[in-house]
Amino acid sequence: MLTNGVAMPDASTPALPTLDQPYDPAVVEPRWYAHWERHGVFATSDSPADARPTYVVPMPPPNVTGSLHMGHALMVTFQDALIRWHRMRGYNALWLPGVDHAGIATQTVVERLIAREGTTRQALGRDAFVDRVWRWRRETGDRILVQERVLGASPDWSRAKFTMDPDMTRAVTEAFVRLHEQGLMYRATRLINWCPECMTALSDLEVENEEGANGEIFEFAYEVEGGGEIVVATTRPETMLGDTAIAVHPEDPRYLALHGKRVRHPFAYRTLPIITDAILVDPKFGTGAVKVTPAHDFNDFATGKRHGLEEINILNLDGTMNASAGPFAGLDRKEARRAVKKALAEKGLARGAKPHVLTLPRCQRSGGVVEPMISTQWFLRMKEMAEKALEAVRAGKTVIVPSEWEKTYDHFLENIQDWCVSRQLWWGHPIPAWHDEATGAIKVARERPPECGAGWTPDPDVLDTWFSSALWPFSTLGWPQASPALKKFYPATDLETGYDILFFWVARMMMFGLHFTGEVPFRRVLLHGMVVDETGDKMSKLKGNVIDPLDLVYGTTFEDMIGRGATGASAEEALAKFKKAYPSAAAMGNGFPAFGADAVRFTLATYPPSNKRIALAPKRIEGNRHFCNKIWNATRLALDLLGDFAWPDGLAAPSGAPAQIYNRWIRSRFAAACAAVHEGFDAFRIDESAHAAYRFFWTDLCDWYLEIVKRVLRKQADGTFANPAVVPETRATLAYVLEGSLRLLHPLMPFLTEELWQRLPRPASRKATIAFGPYPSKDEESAAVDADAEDWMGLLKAVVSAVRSVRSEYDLKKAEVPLRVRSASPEVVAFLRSESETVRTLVLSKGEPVLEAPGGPREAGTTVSVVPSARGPIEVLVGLKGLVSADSERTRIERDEKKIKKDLAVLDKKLGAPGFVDRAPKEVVEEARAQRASFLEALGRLEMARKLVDEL
RNA sequence: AGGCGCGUAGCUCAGUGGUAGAGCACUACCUUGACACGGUAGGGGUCGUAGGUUCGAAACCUAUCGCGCCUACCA
Repeated sequence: MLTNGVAMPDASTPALPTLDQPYDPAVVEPRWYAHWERHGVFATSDSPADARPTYVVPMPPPNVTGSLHMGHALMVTFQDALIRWHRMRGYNALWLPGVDHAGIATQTVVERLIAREGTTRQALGRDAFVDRVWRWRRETGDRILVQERVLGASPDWSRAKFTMDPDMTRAVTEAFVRLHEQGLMYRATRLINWCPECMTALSDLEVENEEGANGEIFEFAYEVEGGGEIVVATTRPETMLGDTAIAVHPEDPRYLALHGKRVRHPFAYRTLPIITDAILVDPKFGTGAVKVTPAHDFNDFATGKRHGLEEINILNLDGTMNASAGPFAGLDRKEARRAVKKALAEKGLARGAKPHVLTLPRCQRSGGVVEPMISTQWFLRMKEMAEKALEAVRAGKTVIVPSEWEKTYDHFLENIQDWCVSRQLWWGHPIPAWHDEATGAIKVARERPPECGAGWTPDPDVLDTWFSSALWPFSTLGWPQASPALKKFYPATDLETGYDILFFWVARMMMFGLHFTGEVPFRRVLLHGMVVDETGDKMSKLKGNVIDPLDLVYGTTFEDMIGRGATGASAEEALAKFKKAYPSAAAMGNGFPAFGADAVRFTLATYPPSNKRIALAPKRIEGNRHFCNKIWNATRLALDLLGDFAWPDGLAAPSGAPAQIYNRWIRSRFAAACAAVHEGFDAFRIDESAHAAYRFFWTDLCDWYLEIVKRVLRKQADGTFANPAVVPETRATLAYVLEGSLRLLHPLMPFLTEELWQRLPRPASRKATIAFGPYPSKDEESAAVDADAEDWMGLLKAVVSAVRSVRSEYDLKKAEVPLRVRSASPEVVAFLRSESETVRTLVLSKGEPVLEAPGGPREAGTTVSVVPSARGPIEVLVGLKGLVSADSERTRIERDEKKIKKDLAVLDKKLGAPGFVDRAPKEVVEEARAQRASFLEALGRLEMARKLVDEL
């Protein structure tokens, strides 16, 4: 059934479902991606002749080693929504995808791989190893891009880049050389962060501080030459092997006598000066005496520079002690610590230890403890670039959303240190420098300079991965060439990403963009939060609370899910951990059903993007899966009701405004929903868009409108319409609003909306896919805003609800009841009379409701409810002969009275409050008075009704 | 130590000056020809605490408690 006009995806996709079957994302979702690609949905044009406005979002390139996680799903949800929204509105919308080469991570992965093959990076040699990495990348490296398609991501794949592509490398080389020519890139020997496990330097940002680590503070004594001792404290006793001074505060009276003296190093044949330094030493802390290790501590390094101290490096690059450690050489850091403490104790110099909570610097990648180490590296001077990046945001050239992040951005850039950009890795962009082995001379150039002969060797290091990422918004478009794409798509419009890489990526793109192109790289920065588990904890393998988005899309049993990640820990324990992290999932049974990408996306879209923590609640996905089902079924119903409706040629909307109140009303509601959805997208409040669309579809369209038009559009037993005159406008309205709703929802749930849209009657001007839009226009729809219709429908709904309350109260099940509605307003009477069929259907009344003025006699066995309204109270009388007792009716009326009295009390308090009438705005006072009058009137009616109860 | 954020219904979260909202969960009734992945009607909150501003505060200000993240420091 109903397959006419449905575009057929290619033969490899599952068979066309009929709408007779229940909604099943597993059938619907695989059908449309190829269709979109075939119709060039994702394609963008950089032709100067293309007059469309551009909208550009550079996609944060996921790590080549990664696989899809919830963060990616979130990113895809937001960015795809923005891209599709713009595309449907006629923008030349470029979402530029790519993959990052992830230096350390990738090198580690491939090293582990070849370790299983029985070899090592060193055994293979550099060229062979790099070849091996490329091979690995070809085999597995684009996995994540394939997974993004499952979510319906619609980037322009034809422009996809890998950060190690030759053109990316050219851009990196060009950038490096220019920075060097400008004197910003320099080589220096200083204290840097070194990861002994990765065997490379790190930038400050790549060091994560683990707070609250339990350590101890160990005190020991240095013997002072000429007698006495000075006690120092340390959390790292082994570094004493590199001590080259003891510092005290110049004004500390305890140590005045020691100024200028020297102490003996217990293990090395050297003596250390006692120096005075007011910067390093806080006399109130500890013993007031500080050991100084310039080669292994940032503060001590600075102190060493101030006092011209010797810098003794005691560590090898792999973290073991070197020859300077004397008897401790060869031990690793932990062993050395134990050995030094023991040796100090043996010499009688240990002075005790106490527990101490400290912050441990750890390598972001390996988790190993980072060592400050003196090393020669390439550095990039940041100060000037940072100032420009700060200025650009201050001047509003780039807007950060949400704006709270501006302070963080400012603070980072105001305190920025020079960037150590070289890494001692093999996988990455080579540093374009050559060294003369003989003289130590260095040349930086785009290509190996011809004058660099046999004695010159290329720089062995590669660049920090983030260096190439910082060029991303323009290197991907052809920079340094002035390519058409660069002209067309730079600067980008929105850069959307997680706040966690504001420093790593966003700030650096700002700096490089401004530096190399003279323009900001993007107009807005949209920052979203982190997906965490339902209890608010970060997702991590350790905690066992990681959810793979594909498990949500395809469904899985908990056993399968945990089995895959199990690393020896008992599966039972892992399951318990998981259920603790997701209480709502624990209640769902044995696993996740296949929610489908649409439901997962829609759910992620309902969280405010700017929430720092986005607590994933599987139950919410289930709820949105139900929403998908609702859309499916509503469309089925609508297709049935629309019959053979077709849009006349050239017509894309109903001609003329509808006359029926419900048609006017739903058009008005749709216009309001459109406005809200647009506003949400505009302000990066995608959650507001999603909620507005949800509420409109479910509440307005399904609960009220469809229930109303069922009666209008369904033929009676005799095969005719009850009121043929209203059928054409009602069908046109239904067709228009439903088709529009699907377009409205498409950026949030692309698959389902496409599947259903393909089956709906639609104007001839629509193209082969919903993805081409057009998107419902806020401005055009605004013509349908109809306060009058909303007002009257509000009244009708209130009357209906009142009757339904009575029905429910008296447990009427499906019995039809006589209905009488009384209002002193002839308008109200006339309106409800004209809609009496609608009311009858919605409340299941027996025969037509009787509409009349108040004051008439009451039949015995009738309940009375009073609906307060701006047009005076409306009495709703429901005939319940035999079912209603005086007591129950009295209780019911008294409860209604109580409710109104409560509201009245609030109003009275407000109106009686000193100053309210004088100082509050006139409208507010008027409204309160009108409401009060209406409540009083309603109360009067209820009181009369109560008095009549005994006549029942 | 500083910065930022959060604390609203059992749960996950909206709401930024005019009588507290949604989804899920809960209660009752309904298998009615779109949907029980549904419908209808309900119950449930002194909006962390204490002050203040205001005619009026969940919202603005101050303080305070709890939680989280980030930056810096930690001999």
